[in-house]
Amino acid sequence: MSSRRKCPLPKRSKLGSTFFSRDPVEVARDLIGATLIVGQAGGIIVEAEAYRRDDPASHSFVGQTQRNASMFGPAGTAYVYRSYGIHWCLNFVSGEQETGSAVLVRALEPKVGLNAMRARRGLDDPHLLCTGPGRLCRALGVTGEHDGSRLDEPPFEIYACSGPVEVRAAPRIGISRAPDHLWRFGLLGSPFLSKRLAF
DNA sequence: GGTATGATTGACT
DNA sequence: GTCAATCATACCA
Repeated sequence: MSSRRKCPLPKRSKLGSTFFSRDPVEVARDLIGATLIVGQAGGIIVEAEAYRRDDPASHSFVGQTQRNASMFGPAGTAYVYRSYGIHWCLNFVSGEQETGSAVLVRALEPKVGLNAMRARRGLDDPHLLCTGPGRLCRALGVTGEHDGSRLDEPPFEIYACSGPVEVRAAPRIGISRAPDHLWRFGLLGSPFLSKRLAF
């Protein structure tokens, strides 16, 4: 089940709060093919997952806490949390009106700053640099210090997809609650996905 | 207070 | 395939 999606925005259009002020499921889908830069490094988003405010799998499901506070900030905010006490994971706060929804960036095709990413990750293979939410944050230097930052201001730059892309929906990964929603989106056939897009 | 559980990764059998 | 790392949060007593 894949669908072709044309770029809805002008080439190299910078994405800000207007883009993120929509249903996180739509935002996640439309982020596939977009470019994410953090500082001097970045690439093309090839995998993302949506988490809604009232979604049992979402950190926001239990209401606002110290950890998830930035999820309840304005759309276009970064939500960075620690996963398994070890890794950082980067989310884009989204949602039309209600707060508490976000999109988890799961994988990138590295495009710029390859050497900086290699140095941070301690390996060479571009296929392993950013394929996974924890790896991606390590490669880009994203940490808890970025939690609550605006996504349309440095060090973040996010640009719209510059051409048509083939996007596939699949179940989310690594969750135990609400596992059936097809809220994981990936670039069909990309070798930079964290997991294959099978059902 | 204690204990179980992760939106993961890398090392190992 | 299995499993440990490592810690904030949730939940129970």
